[in-house]
Amino acid sequence: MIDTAEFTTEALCRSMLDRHRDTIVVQKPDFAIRKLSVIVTAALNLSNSNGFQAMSLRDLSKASGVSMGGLYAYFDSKTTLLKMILEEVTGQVQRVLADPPQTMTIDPVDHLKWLIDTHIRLTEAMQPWFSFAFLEAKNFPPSERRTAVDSEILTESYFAAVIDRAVAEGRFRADVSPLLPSLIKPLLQEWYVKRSKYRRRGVSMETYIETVQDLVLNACLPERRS
Amino acid sequence: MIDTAEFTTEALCRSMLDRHRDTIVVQKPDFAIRKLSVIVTAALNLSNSNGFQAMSLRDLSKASGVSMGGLYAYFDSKTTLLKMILEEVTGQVQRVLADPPQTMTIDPVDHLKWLIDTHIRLTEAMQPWFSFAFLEAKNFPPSERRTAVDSEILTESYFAAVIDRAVAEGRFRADVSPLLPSLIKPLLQEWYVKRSKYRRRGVSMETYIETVQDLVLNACLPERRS
DNA sequence: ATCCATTTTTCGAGCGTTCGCTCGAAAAAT
DNA sequence: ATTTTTCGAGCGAACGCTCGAAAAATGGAT
Repeated sequence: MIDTAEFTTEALCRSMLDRHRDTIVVQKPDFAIRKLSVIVTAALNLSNSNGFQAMSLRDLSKASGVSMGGLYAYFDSKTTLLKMILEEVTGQVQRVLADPPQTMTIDPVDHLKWLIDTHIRLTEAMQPWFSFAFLEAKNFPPSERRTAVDSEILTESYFAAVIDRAVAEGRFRADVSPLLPSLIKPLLQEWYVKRSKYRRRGVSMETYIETVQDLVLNACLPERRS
Repeated sequence: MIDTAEFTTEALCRSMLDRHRDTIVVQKPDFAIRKLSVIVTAALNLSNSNGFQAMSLRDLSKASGVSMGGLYAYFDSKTTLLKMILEEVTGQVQRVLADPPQTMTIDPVDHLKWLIDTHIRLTEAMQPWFSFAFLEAKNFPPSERRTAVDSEILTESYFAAVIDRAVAEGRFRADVSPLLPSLIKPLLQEWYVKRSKYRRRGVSMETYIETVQDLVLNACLPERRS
């Protein structure tokens, strides 16, 4: 299970700062991280409310309490701010999904369940980040849009690989639809896209995870799951 | 099966014109429909490329060949244009899904399969419209956002009702997840959201429909489908 | 058919506003 | 005294939208 302490705003902003130490003007890391956290938090709030395009830097300045000029100590253009957040999300996805615990990789069925569980828990821990990265993506500039699409393709490939392996090992039916990996992804996105709806209806993350796992495994396993 | 002739751009624009005859300045219906088609087609193209907010009316003017002033003969604000398109989509969804052929309502399983089939075929026939209405929705003004959300809730309720009926009649397992109707919706949206991806991979609409139907029914039926 | 008077439709420069972004100076830290 | 950080008024560009005039279409009267 993922460690939520790795995904606090401050921890993520520390990672962002490391990756952009050359373009960020502010020298003292402690100051920089604290201020970057305030800026990013405000940026995610505003973007997820009305869209990234609709968020003006004056809005961001007012909401974060950092002056116009002050913002430009942390990024050299609005698109760079977008890129910084987006790359942080895609980087975490790759980092987390790429190395499952060894105990989970013995059985491909366990591995598949782990992928579903971990992906949903990751998006839960970084919900505003994921909403920003993948709901806004279609309005991003071409280069950044590509980054978001590539990340989705990579995620899908993890599911495709483990399902292929389960079929090859005879754990799954041979006629599992080749579309299945593509269909799993929107089920995972549904959780963070409609997060507030499920909160309102009292659906816990654990229940959601189990439901998706059951739905997927019912389509794969030779016999019905108990 | 739905009749694609009902969903040509011209037919849809005729419906839009009827609904806004009072605010549209142009008198002759033939002129109006032809020009409205050009405007709406360009608006959907531009919006679906870069987002509705990013589409300036100067862009729309250039792409449609209608002058700035000419555009305002068909709507009195950019938001009104948004509202006109959005209401056309939600109106068609309601009109089509609300009255299934009588032969399909006898058996709730047939009805469920019909809902999946028809919804996907409808979104295929009106793909740019659906992308506009539901992918851009989160950046709409509050009132229009509500219209889009209500339409999604209505769609979901159709699925919930027929599944409940199938459970009540003993056609479905009693322990079908109450989350299922919510999970069907993203599977249907996936088709028009990632339309180009499936075209590239050579996945036909019929294959996609069957795959979703199988996935859903496998989660519902007491025994595995053949 | 041809004309003119009237209506209908089309046009695009211009209005006020807001945008992303800059930069020289003030403030704070060292 | 020197460096580091913060500030916000101001720049040119682009935005949604308006409006008076040009162009096109219309409908008798000759």
